[in-house]
Amino acid sequence: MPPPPTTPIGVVLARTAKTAGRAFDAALAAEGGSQPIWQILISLKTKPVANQRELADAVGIQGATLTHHLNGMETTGLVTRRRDPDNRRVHLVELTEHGEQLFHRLATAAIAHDQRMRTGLSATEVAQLADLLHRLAANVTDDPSAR
Amino acid sequence: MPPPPTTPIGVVLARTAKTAGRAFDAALAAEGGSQPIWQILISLKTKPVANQRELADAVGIQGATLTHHLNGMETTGLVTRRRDPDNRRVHLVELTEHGEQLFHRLATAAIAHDQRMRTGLSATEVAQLADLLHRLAANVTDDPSAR
DNA sequence: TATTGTTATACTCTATAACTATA
DNA sequence: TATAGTTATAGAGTATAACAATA
Repeated sequence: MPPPPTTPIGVVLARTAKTAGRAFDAALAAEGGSQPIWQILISLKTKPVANQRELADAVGIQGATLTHHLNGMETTGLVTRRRDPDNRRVHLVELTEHGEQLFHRLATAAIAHDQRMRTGLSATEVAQLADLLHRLAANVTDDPSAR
Repeated sequence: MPPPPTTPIGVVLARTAKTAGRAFDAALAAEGGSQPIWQILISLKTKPVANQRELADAVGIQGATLTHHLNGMETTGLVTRRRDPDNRRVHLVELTEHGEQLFHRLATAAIAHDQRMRTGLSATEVAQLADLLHRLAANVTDDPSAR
């Protein structure tokens, strides 16, 4: 069984994601954020979520994991949680002013990071890359909606 | 500041890597492995490393983190460590027969995972994807050799 | 003094299971 | 009973700082 002639695409993907992810971590940390916090903020800002379950799904983590992050975010004043009067089982999560500010700082950092990563790539190439990544993800996902 | 019209490539990359990484984790775990163990095994098999420092660099982790993994791998009989007689500061890491066997099982799983991910992609597209990912990584790396 | 590696400790992210509150 | 969320606990991976052994 000879080794494959080229590096497996999974290895290239994992390596790139590790490198890019660490650079992104550093950029977010410099603003006082992290990847899960960024994902939660962006979900709260861009998608209407009815409850924490939906928010957890949007971020791709378990409910208890989301609670863990929200606890920290509430402690640091990024979000508030209050009961939905219409269904007191539901906790409505809302961004505070501080949360809004962090969102904007992280968005700026994320845009800068993205531009840095795209350096030397044409718009066509970026679109190709996104398409290829989508198809890759689809191949390893059972649920076609989880993308 | 309007939101970007398309999903930032960093988000697509992170999402794909998370999805693909979890699927890969599951495939490796089914054989009794993990991503760091796989990276260490593949480094030991394919690259000559003079010492643990080089091995840690090849895997992309700190020396103490490598020690942590090697401790576990030695406990489970995957590797042995012995002093280099020529320089007794250096610990020579070697695969045991059990380590060799795990390497082959994980290699088989990794190849199957890669084929699954590549489903529907031509060889040309995979090569394009690898090239684009390389360029992306290069853009967020200070050290051009860290690729 | 410098290098190699280990130990001690701790942090982040994640998860499962058991629990509370509400419906 | 079912649903929404929390708490308790744990495990994996990673890191830094302090240390021991060797050169």
